[in-house]
Amino acid sequence: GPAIENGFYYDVDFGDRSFSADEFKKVEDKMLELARQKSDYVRKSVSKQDAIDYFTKKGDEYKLDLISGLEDGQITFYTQGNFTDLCRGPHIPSTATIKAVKLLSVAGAYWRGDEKNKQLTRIYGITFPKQSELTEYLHLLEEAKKRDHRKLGKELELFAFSEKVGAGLPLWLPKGAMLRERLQNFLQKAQLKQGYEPVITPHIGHKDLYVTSGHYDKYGADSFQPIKTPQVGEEFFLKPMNCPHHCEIYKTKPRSYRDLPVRFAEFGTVYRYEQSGELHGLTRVRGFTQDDAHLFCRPDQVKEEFMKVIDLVLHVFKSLDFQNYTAQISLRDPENKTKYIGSDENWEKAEKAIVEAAQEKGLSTVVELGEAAFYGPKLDFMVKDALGRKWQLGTIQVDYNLPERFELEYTGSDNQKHRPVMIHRAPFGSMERFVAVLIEHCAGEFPLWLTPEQCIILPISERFNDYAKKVLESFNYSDIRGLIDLRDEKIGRKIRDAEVKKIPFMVIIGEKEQESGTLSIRKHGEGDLGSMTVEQFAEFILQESKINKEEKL
RNA sequence: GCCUCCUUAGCUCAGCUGGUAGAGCAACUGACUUGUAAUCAGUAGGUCGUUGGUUCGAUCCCGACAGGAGGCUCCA
Repeated sequence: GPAIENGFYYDVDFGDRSFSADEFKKVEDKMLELARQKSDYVRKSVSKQDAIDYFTKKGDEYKLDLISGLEDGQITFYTQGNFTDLCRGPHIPSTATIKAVKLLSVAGAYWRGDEKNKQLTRIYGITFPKQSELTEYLHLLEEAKKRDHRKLGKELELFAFSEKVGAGLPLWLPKGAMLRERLQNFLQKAQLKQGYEPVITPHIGHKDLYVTSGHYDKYGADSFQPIKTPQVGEEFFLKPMNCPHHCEIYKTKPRSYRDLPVRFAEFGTVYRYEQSGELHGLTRVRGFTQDDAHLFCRPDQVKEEFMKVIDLVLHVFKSLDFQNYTAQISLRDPENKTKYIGSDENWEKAEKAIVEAAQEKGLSTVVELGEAAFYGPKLDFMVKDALGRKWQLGTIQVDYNLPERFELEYTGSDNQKHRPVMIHRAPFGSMERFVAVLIEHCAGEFPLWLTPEQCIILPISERFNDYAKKVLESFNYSDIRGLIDLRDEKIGRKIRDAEVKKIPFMVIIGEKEQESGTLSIRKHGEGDLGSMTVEQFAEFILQESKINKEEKL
């Protein structure tokens, strides 16, 4: 099996049997034993016929399948000790460097990644040149799990799931809802500055809408099934995306070339019946809200509009301190064009627009074939979660196809009808996935402008509760989001609980503070900051709550 | 959807190869009136995910379903 980012995996056909957990140890020991033989690798070119003979004798149908797709003269065997295998290489020079082995998990994996093929048992593992490095790696893994948004989402009371409501249908709790609303306001504001116009569309749409868009053909059978009405034959679908609705908004009146581009924005909630095995916390759900917008523009405006959207996405990422993202140009699979709608000519135009816009913005990109949407290519912004899994957040898509299907038009300066180009875009991707990745990115310690509570007032004893309440009132007056802990507990206890809740500032109030009219401030994770007046603290929070110190968009 | 594993109190977890369950925290009550990461005591809380089966008897063994974890496939 190939080496992967953090180790290796091996696919095995166990037949009817499965790989039991207690076999882990045996295999680890066996691998260590082989490593101790300290064998160097031997690389050998083999003719196709010899390779076929070798694996026929061995009875290895899988290697034979691989060989059948290889050119004679390009086949190499690698031998290490008494283990020989088909491999394009490289191998580690010597097994002597392996001092620690651990198998991490078993999983099913389709042969050659094709669902139609047999599923093999994939065994994941990792090796290190030192036992201490393995221990350290396992420790890091434990630490990473502590930032898991599913764990923190529960602990910090941001969101929850209920079996009764249904799998993949998140419930946003008060604190999570507040956080999400702040994110929406932040983006809404930036979008208004860029000339977007808010629209609102219903959560369901007539079947014909999706037949026109092509989504019915593509996803109808695997979606939530239609909603029927008393009217015989009438069917509605839960909205799986907002584009068709926005196309109909575009069509509400004749458009002139002078009016373009028009930009319709909507925090639109959509429902998709994702495969049960794909559901994952908030990152992959069945009901979610896209920070969606559709820009309808003239062909000569595509590049400029596209670049402005790149600016917006980068603005969002910068404001939230996302630095480790990959910009990915997602193109059609050249081997399998039937998965996509539209003419080659339009696809080429759209791909060209994306590549050029990204280039002109100086964005370093990677190209992935087969990752395009079925109606057009995309520029996707990928970010990793705590455990290193990649998720698509921001996305920008150029689309020549839906305008054709919906017969969208504008009148040009030549008084002729022309077809606009559509740009789909979502800087967050979805509120759900973005919040999930944000939680893991900051380990639940949100920036002050976003966090549900900015501070908590901790009176030292009941005697100071009244003063504490007055301080809270003045906080409310200054738009500081504060809580108050009126329990009959020792101050050490109140501090501990506030620290665990990751509340950024603790405001401690006792005899001293009441006398002098000050506040004792403690920062989460750092400790005592000394005393301030209420006015000083309010000003301090106000300064610290600025989203971008040098914001310009 | 597929493979492997998991599901015990609000949360985190015990429960010795079958005899109907325990702890800590949280909650509630009371005492304490507290100075920078957990005060003490008491009370209450579970048809052991649901549902079939095996058994004299099932939290425990087998099956189905639901939910979850890690992958695979998929991702408008």
